[in-house]
Amino acid sequence: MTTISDLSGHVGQEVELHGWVYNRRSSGKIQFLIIRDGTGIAQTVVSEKEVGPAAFAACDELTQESSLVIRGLVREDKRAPGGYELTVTGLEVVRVAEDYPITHKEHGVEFLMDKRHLWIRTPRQVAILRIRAEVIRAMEDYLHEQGFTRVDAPILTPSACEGTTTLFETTYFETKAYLSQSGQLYNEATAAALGKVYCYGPTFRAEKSKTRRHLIEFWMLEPEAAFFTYEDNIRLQEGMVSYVVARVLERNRKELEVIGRDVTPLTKVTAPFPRITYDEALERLRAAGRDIPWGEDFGAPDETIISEQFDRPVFVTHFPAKIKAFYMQPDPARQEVVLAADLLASEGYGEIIGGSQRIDDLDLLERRLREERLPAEAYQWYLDLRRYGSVPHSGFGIGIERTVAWICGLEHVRETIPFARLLNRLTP
RNA sequence: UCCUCGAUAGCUCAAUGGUAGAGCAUCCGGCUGUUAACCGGAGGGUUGUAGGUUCGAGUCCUACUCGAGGAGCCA
Repeated sequence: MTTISDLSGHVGQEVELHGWVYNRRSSGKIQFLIIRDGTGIAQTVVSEKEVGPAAFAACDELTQESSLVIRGLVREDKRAPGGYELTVTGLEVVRVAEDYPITHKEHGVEFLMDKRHLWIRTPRQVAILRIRAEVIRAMEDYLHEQGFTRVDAPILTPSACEGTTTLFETTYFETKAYLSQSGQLYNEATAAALGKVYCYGPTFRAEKSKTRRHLIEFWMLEPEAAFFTYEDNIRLQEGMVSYVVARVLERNRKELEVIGRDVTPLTKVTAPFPRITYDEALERLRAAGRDIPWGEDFGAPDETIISEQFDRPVFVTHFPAKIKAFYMQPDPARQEVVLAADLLASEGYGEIIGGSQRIDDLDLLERRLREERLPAEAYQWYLDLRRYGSVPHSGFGIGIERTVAWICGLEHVRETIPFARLLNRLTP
């Protein structure tokens, strides 16, 4: 069995493809079956004198998405989409498909999302999911090269990690449990055990967010390293993001082309990335006509304004402590801001990374917990990490779907995950 | 939760308050190089739901349901 992606290496040879009918064009005594097999799309040419009347008639019954095994001679032909085609010598129909709902015309988003289990068969969706897979692999490869070990965090947790966002509640025998919204606190424990770690898994936020950047269930990769400073952390982030973009440019040219992504902005994504402080960001926003008082977080439109001023991702650093998580380390030179940085993707895509150095002092951490009115009992194990050999450490979380949407140049994150969980959408 | 927009054939969309239609898909027929093939024909509708205005409502009004985009929150 040969794959369509390998056809160019089999010119002049007889091959067998296993796949589905993507489209069929008939001209009476000659038929063009467009086959897809997950690796690509190829045109095949069926003529009655070549395959015999029975097979030719069977071909006539083929509907869109019917499955089949097809054999033929590979030829180079510029009339064929893709440049190669198959002169069919024989075929076996596996199953004739029922009337397929997704045609080769336009469809609305609601309909396509209802048929997501079928929509993912289309070349564009296949390309996006392949890039998603490469993005994840590239991230892991980069981290392994840097000496990181994957140590996953639990999904079922006894309480909130940060106490802010809404959690999904579930039952855990006689008690309650919550779906994880971040593996970070656990990462801090495993970083103290293994040094450099990261976790990768799904994250759940029960928020009524309804924008192109939000999913209820999304995937996040979270590195954390002991003896890692704020500066080390930023270096790791820009190193990883630029590596990932380079890998996709290197290995997924075909997919980027299918999506219709203009790759020139991506070629500019090289480290180091520019950095601006929160204060500088406010100045830039003021110049753009948005007056935000110091101490207030900026919103999505503000992120867009800032990221559009740079040709590569930009770090916004030194946020006011009160708008950030309790565990973030205050800047020794300026206690009211924290050693944290958000990475805003270019082309107006907004935040893809949030990271910081973590508080390593027990007293300070306890005070911050009280200030945020978080239940101390739930954090005793976390405080232990400061009792037993506490060290400076840092980490960050990168949202996979937002990163993929940015790299692919997509309007909405719902296309970057096989089955999106959105507000009002749990199926398919 | 709030703001804006929308819902008509399986799908994408038309239809001045006056007979609900087209393209695609499906079915039937034609065509030996098609490129979202093309040509001819056929079937396909409780116009999201419930009220109201009117001689008459897909169209106007009210409520609700569902969806899309955005805000807040965040990755």
